[in-house]
Amino acid sequence: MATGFSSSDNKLVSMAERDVQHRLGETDVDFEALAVMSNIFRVANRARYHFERTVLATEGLSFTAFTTLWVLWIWGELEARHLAVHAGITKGTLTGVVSTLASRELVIRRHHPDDRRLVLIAATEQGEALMAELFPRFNAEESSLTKRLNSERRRELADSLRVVLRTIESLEAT
Amino acid sequence: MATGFSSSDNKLVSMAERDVQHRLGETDVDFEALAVMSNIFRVANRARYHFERTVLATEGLSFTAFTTLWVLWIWGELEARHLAVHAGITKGTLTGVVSTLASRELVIRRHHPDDRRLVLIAATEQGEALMAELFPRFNAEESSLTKRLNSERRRELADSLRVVLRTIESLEAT
DNA sequence: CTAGAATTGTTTGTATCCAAACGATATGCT
DNA sequence: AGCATATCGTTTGGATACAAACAATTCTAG
Repeated sequence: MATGFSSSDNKLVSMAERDVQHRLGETDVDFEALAVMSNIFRVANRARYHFERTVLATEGLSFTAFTTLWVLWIWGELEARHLAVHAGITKGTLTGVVSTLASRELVIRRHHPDDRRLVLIAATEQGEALMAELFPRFNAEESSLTKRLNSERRRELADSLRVVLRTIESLEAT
Repeated sequence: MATGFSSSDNKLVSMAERDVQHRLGETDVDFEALAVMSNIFRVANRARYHFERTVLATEGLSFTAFTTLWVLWIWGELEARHLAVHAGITKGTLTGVVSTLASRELVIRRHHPDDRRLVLIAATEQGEALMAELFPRFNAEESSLTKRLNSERRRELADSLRVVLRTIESLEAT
């Protein structure tokens, strides 16, 4: 990104967060929750951008297109609605992403033989070959990004995130 | 979202991740890093969607528009380039977001008096009033989303995320 | 059977989002 | 002073992203 993101070596992050604290005062603000959520968004944005620049740029794949193809690579042929759920996007968005991938022959659509409302989507041979080459590089970057946390902290981090995820889902089940 | 997201009570998350493990094998895959990063993206997507539905929908504000207005509320008038950095978007994107906010009179643009290349952006009174009403509700939701983690785990979570953030930035400083 | 209800993927409309090109302004070197 | 360089916000073009409306297909109740 040309303008970059907010600076955040430890000192600056703390400064920014302390700034917020100073400006909002102490009253009725859950700073711990604020720090958790804002850092989740910051890391997600930065990491997505990082992956798009380092691993995905050479192939001209967007992060979402990569995720979609990755899901197909792991799960095999899927109905569009299930693919959308796994990729974390709406069915409307999926239509566009699949069209993009299909135009590059990384993916192929076909009707479900028993229910013509459904569309089945699968990675082509080219798509699978691309993922076989891309995923190791992608995972190596994931490794780099988390290398300053030891194994225990990585597991704790993933686990805490799963707890938050479960909480969100239970709130929306209402 | 109409199609929802991937199911993820603890059992299902683990099942999905175990599926991945089964399909990828053990060789040369950093599953801990994969679990960390994929859960960061999952939580960020779900949480953004949750905030847009619960807190922001009533005011018709996008998550990015909210973030931008929030930054102005905390920091006061800012140059466009700095606002973009704090909001985590490019300057080109900021132009559109600020135009949207300005059309609703939540924000106002003016030229920098000493350097006419620069644009200064500030929240209007309406914008500040909106944030004063919206932020407490937003923070209450942040609180809800993290309530299943105790104070120590929340601090650890935020801290681990800061470590990852710092790592990404150090990688890009190259 | 058959009309109404439900489900699925696509389309439409609007808002992001980024990279790259651009015009306007300011700075620096001579 | 004057011209190349740099910086800044905006514009452009293409892809994503969601909600809502839609057409096609299937299911369901009577």
